[in-house]
Amino acid sequence: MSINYEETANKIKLLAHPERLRILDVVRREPECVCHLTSLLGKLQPYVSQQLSLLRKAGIIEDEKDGLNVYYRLADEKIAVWLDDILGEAIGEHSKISQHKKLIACPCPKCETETEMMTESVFAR
Amino acid sequence: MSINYEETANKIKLLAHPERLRILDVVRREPECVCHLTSLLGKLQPYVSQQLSLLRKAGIIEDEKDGLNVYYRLADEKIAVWLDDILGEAIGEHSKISQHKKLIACPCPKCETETEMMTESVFAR
DNA sequence: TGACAATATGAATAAAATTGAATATACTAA
DNA sequence: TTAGTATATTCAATTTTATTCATATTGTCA
Repeated sequence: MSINYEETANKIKLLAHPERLRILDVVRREPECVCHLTSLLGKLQPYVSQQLSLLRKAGIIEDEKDGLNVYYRLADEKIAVWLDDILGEAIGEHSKISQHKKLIACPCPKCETETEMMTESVFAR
Repeated sequence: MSINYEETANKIKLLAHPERLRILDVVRREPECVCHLTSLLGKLQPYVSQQLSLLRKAGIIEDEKDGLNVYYRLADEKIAVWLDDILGEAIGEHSKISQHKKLIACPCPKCETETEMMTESVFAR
């Protein structure tokens, strides 16, 4: 039962990146599509897809296709606990996320639905 | 209370390294001197000092000088918890450590003393 | 089918981390 | 003081990682 430091370090390495951390901080709350994450991060779409690809290949996140959109979520509960340790508990911050959803310009169906439900006055489209 | 992803990533980055992880896995159990860590890692002393320097400057470990020797330990309990999450609990593996101590060729006073009798740590107060 | 929209991949370059080697510093003892 | 031992620092070469951009793929709908 000895520790493989090499392997452990490689796993952590993927989390040691600001944009990837931010992606994980979002998708640990609920699955989000690429266009949504792109808007949130303020980066170009290919860049975001690359980070997602790294996380996906490492088994940290999973993707689920829905038509044109691809939604990403955490691959398992162990990673959620990991993120809780690193970023703090994710519970109780959903309102903050919802606010984000209103602010960003994301054309995905999920966002449109949520925007209709939650925002009436401030941001008309 | 929003998260600084940049800062968080930089902290994690230091842990995402096999030799540094190994150093931390040793010193989280009890303080060890540089010559001891050098023997354990099987690397050159300047290399080990470099890694220690990085960890020290980031506030992850602390040093305490005792004559010629410099002993390193974790800087605070929060980091110990962090390492427990990453490497597993450190409890109950002291015998393994002691064994290591006999096997490696470390000339520091602490090692010499410990092979004779299990004495208290340098940091004991 | 063709056009379009969302996402993915690959290649080139820029930036940063890793490492080894030479050398410097600090402490002790004679 | 000088010699010897433990540790630290600096620098340059190499390797790895980050980032951008152009382009490819995939799914939808008229």
